[in-house]
Amino acid sequence: MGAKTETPRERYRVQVRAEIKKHAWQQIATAGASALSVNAIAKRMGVSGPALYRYYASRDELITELIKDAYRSLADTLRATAASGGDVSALAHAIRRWALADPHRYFLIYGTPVPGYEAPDDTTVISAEAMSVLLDAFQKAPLSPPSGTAGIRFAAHLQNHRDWARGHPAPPAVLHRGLSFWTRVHGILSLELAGHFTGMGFDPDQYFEAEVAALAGTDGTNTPSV
Amino acid sequence: MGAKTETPRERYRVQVRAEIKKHAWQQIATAGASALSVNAIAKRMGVSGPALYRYYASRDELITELIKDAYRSLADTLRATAASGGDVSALAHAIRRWALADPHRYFLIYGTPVPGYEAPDDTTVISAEAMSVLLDAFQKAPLSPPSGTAGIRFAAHLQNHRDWARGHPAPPAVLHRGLSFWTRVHGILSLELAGHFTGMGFDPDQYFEAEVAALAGTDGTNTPSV
DNA sequence: TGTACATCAGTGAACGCGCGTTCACTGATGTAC
DNA sequence: TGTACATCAGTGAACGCGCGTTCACTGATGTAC
Repeated sequence: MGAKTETPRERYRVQVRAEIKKHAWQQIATAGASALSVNAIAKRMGVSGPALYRYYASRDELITELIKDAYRSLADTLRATAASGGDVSALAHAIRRWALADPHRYFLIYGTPVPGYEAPDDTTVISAEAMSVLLDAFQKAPLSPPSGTAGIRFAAHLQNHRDWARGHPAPPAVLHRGLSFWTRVHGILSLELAGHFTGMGFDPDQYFEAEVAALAGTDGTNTPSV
Repeated sequence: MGAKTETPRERYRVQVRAEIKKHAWQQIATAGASALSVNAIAKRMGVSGPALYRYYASRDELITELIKDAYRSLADTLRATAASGGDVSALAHAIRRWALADPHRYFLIYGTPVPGYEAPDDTTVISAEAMSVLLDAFQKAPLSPPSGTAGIRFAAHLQNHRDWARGHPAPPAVLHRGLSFWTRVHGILSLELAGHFTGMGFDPDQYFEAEVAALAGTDGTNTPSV
């Protein structure tokens, strides 16, 4: 599918849309998503404000496109890491590197919801791609089954509530691990990127390392807690 | 300290400042902190916009006050829970209840930083109060020492980098547990409150329960991972 | 190859809105004698 | 208790700003014969 023969005008449109996004990202990286302004982007491009409405119907449509790109970028990063033999621990560090490279991009998708903006359904599909890579990695890792009544109960629950895995064949224990990995990594990153670690005194790198070792089962114990 | 004899005017000022904050919270609960508007608050109070400048020098000063209140509210909640015999697990649930009660209040302090706003130093002092309650609780809980090279290394690191504990006498293993508890709980809450669990299919309550059991060491294993 | 027409990118003016904040002023409240 | 004065809460107008978005229009680019 897609355009068979691209006309010059079509090519130009694609190009300008990309340039708009480029400036949008620069703006987001500077002041965050809430500061994203159509007029400001136009000014930076040396063009009048209304001109951009030829390329994006509204500010919301532009934001939606940026959100999708962010999800895709993260999924691509994880896929590349996995493709080159990276294990769960490597994926964790890939996520962190991706987040630190552009904190506002991270916040755009995992931070406080942008007020008044409602994400369309297909963004959740894209966001699930990253999870899929993660589940693959956990399926390869040697893991002990969940222990404790709450852990066993939740694993049973996951058996029948695995919509988010989108058909991934992983057993409940792996789903649980993947989910836990996800929330734990986000816990660290959301606090770190929001600046809550500055002034606390410890080294975020070392803390992340220790947490990842524990949740990836690479800390020598071989019995990571789920 | 404080006013020895409060004049009627002083009492009135205190009262109006409180009313302003009340309306500010209502506004935040509705549309988030970035939508907080001095003029909108004034309108709701049936008063002109500039009138509020008698009570708060600027919008930023008002936000600062709200942030401090939020930190204090959370610390109070935790203190109350601990005072009535609540263990680590109870504290986790208390935090979650506090967060769910007003998600935007949670995001105000733990979400994406408000662009252009710089928190004054004393907010970090207040934010450390909650951590202190947590460390107390962990010190009472039976816990295995950290395992794995990364865990041991980080524990050693904490020995010399414990500014954030503000003089709390807890040993490094407890500090590590407290920090880990903190980031893990925030990982779940930040994703849950931002709506990333909706549509995933599983029950957030059960997941939280399972995670807390694992990190509190109440899942029967008695060897929670650090 | 040249002309007539359709397409469409970009412009400038405008709409209506809300924001934080300042300023000179009015009028009510409290204070001092 | 009554009067003169100081304090200060609140007003309305104004400043300067930026926002998303619409609209009628110009002028360049591409298309069809």
